[in-house]
Amino acid sequence: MSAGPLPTIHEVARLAGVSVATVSKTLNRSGKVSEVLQERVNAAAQKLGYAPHASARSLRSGATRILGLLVADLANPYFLRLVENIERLSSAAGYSVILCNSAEDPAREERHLAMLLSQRADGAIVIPTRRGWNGRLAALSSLPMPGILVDRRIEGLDLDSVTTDNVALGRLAAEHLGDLGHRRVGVIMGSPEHQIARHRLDGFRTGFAERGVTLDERLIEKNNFSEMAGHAATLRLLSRSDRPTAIFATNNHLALGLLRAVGERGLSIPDELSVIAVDELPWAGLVRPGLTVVTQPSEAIAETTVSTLLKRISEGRSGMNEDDGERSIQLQPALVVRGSTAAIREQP
Amino acid sequence: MSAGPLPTIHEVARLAGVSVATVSKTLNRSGKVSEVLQERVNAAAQKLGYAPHASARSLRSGATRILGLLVADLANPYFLRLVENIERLSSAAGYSVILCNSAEDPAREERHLAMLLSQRADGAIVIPTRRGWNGRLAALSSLPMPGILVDRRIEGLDLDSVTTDNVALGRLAAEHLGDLGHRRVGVIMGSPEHQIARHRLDGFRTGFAERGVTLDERLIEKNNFSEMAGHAATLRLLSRSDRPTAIFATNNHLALGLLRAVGERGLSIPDELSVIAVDELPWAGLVRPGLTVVTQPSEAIAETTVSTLLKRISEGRSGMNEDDGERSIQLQPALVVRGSTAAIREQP
DNA sequence: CTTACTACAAAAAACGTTTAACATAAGAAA
DNA sequence: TTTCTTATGTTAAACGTTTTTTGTAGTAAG
Repeated sequence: MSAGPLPTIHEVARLAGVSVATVSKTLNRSGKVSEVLQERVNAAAQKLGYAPHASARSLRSGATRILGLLVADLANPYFLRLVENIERLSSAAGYSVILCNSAEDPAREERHLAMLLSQRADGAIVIPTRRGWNGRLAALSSLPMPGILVDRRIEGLDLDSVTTDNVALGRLAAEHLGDLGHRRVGVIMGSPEHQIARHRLDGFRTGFAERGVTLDERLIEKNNFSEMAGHAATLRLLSRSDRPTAIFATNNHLALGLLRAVGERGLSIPDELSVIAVDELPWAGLVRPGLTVVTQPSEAIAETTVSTLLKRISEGRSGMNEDDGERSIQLQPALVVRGSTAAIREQP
Repeated sequence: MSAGPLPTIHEVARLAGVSVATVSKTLNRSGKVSEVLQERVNAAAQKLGYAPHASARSLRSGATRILGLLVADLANPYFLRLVENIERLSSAAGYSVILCNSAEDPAREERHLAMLLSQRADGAIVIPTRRGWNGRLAALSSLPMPGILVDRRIEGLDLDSVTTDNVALGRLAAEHLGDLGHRRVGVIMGSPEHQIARHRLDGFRTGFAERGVTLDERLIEKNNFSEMAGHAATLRLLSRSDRPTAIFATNNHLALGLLRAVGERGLSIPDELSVIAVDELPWAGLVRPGLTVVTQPSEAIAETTVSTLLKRISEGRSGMNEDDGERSIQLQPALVVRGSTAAIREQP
C-alpha cells in the first residue's frame, strides 16, 4: 500500500506531449480533440494509472456526484433493503453514496446533515427520525441542495417525498382479516402522533367499517414502536377475557415482540390467534407458521426516490423551473398470505 | 430547498472585517488569533450559516476525512451489523463513510475501488468478494491509500486484516456437539477452496479428533454458500440410511436452507436432529426451538478494524515507519446455546 | 534613539481540475 | 496575395480552502 503520490493531469499531459486542457477534454469527452491526440492521451493516462482528483474536479465544476443517504435506523430490516436498493441505483447512475445512520437520534441526524452540507453532496435522501424534527424543520427544507424524504413524510414541508400508502396498507390488512371472519381484532401500534401509525390505523378502521364492523377501542394498543412494547401489549391483549381472535402488528419490531409473547403463552397460531404484520421480514417465511404480512413496495420506493432526486438535481443544474411544486408520491402495498392467519373458528 | 449559493470564507472574512487567513485559523483552532477577533469571526460564520467547502479543503490539505466501505454482500445480515458498527465508529471519529456494495461481483468491486481512488478516500475498509480477486490482487495491495480487509483474509497480500478465528469457531461447534454425545455429524459448507470454509471445517475436525472421533467424510457436504445449496445438501444428508444425528451449518445462508429442508421433512429439532449454525441472526431466537450458534464477535471486529485503519492513516500522515509489517488480527468467536441442540438419545 | 523581539494579522502561493478566452495553421473565398 | 472561416490546441483564470511568507505595531533592551 501507499505507492507514492498519484499522478496529476499535468503529468499525463507531459507524457502525452499535449496541454492539460486537451487531456481534460479527452477524458471527459467534451470539446473537440483529434483522434491521434485522444489515443496518445488515453495511453498516457492508462500507463500512469491516472485517476482524476474528485475534490479538484468538484471544486471547479460545482458538482460532487455524491448523494447523502441519511437513515433513521439501520437496524430496521425494511430500511436496510431500501439502503441496498438505493446504493445500487445511485451507483449505476454514477453517484457515490455517503451513508449516515442517525439511529433515531435527532442530534446525530443534525450532525450528519451538517456534514453532508459541508461535503456539498449533490442531493440528500432522508429517512427522518421519528421525533425531534419539529424544531429542525427549517434546517431540512432550507437545505441548499435537493432533498427527498423516504418512508416518513413530514407535513408542511415543501420537500419531495416517497412513501407507502399506509391507509391502503391498513385497509388491506383489515380486508384480509375481515374475509376470514374475524370481528374482534386487536391492533398493536406506536404512538398515534406518528403519521404512519395513524394512517395504518385509519385504513384498518375503514376496512372494517366498510363491512359494518366497528373496532373495539380497548383492543387498540397505542404505545411506542419497540419490541418490548409489542411484547407487553400482546400480553395485555391475551389476558383479557374477551381476547381478540386476530392481532394486527403495525411494524416489524412490534411483530417480534408479539411473536415472543405468543410463544411464551403457548398459544397456537393460527388456531387460537391469527396474526398479520407489516413488512417482508427476512425470517417471515421461516417461523412456523409463516407470517402473513402486508408489505411495502421497497424496490419501487427506492427506484422512485432515486429517479425523482436525480431529476431534481438535473433541473437545478440547468436552472429550470424550480417551483413546479412538491412531489409527494405514494406507492401501493401488497398482501402476502402465509400460515399465520386463518378463518375464525366458532367458539364453543 | 435550494436557498442560493452558500457563503464562502471570503464573505465571512468580509463580514467580520478580517482576512480569510484569520477566519481559517479561528475555525480550525490552528495558529494564534486574538480573543476579540475570534468572537467576531465566529459570530459572522454563525450568522451566514457558513459551512466549509469540503472539496476545497481536501484539495489544499490532502485529506478528505472520508472512508470507503466496500462490502461483498449487503444482504448478509452479519455484514450489515458490521456496516452499522463501522459507520457509527467512523462517524464518531469524524469520518464520513462512502458505502459500496459489490454484491459478490468482482466487476462491481473493481469499479467501486476505482471510484474510491478518485474520491481520494483517506482509507478503505474492504470485505472482498469471494471469487475473482486472484487477478486483482495487485490492484488492492497497490492501492495508494491505507486499506484493511475484514472477515475474509486474502493470503499473500500485505494488507492489514481483521477476521474471526474460524478454526476456533469450528472447534467450538465440535466441542459443543461432542459434549452432547454426538458422533455421527454432518457438515454443510461452501467450497473448500474458500479459506473460511476450510478453516471452519479444520477446526470442527480437530475438535472431534481431540475426543477420538473421526468425521465421516461422506457426511461433509461441500458445495457453495447459497440457501439453495444448503437446502439440497440437507435433503441429501437426511435421506441417508445412516443419517447424522447433528448438522453443522457453516454460514447463515446455508442455515436458512437447512431449516427449510428440515421443516419440509417434518423432522423435530432437537429430538431427531441437532442443529448448530454460525452467526447471530436476527431471527435466531425466534424460530422454535431457538437456534444454537457460534457467533462472530461483530462489535469487536468493527472496533478493531476502524481503530487499526485510523492508526494506519495517521502513521501515513506523519510519515512514520510504514513498514512495521502487516497486522493480521484474529478475534475469538463465542458459543450461544439455545434449543436446537440436545444430548443424543440412544437409538432403539 | 536605535535595535531586537514578540504577537498578531494580512497577502499570496499553492492544491488539481475545468473552461472561457485566446492562438495558430490550413484551406476557401476574394 | 490577402482575408475569412474552420478546426483544433494552448494559455490562463477561476473554484474555496490552508499555509507559508511577509508585514506592522507595540514593547523591551541596549
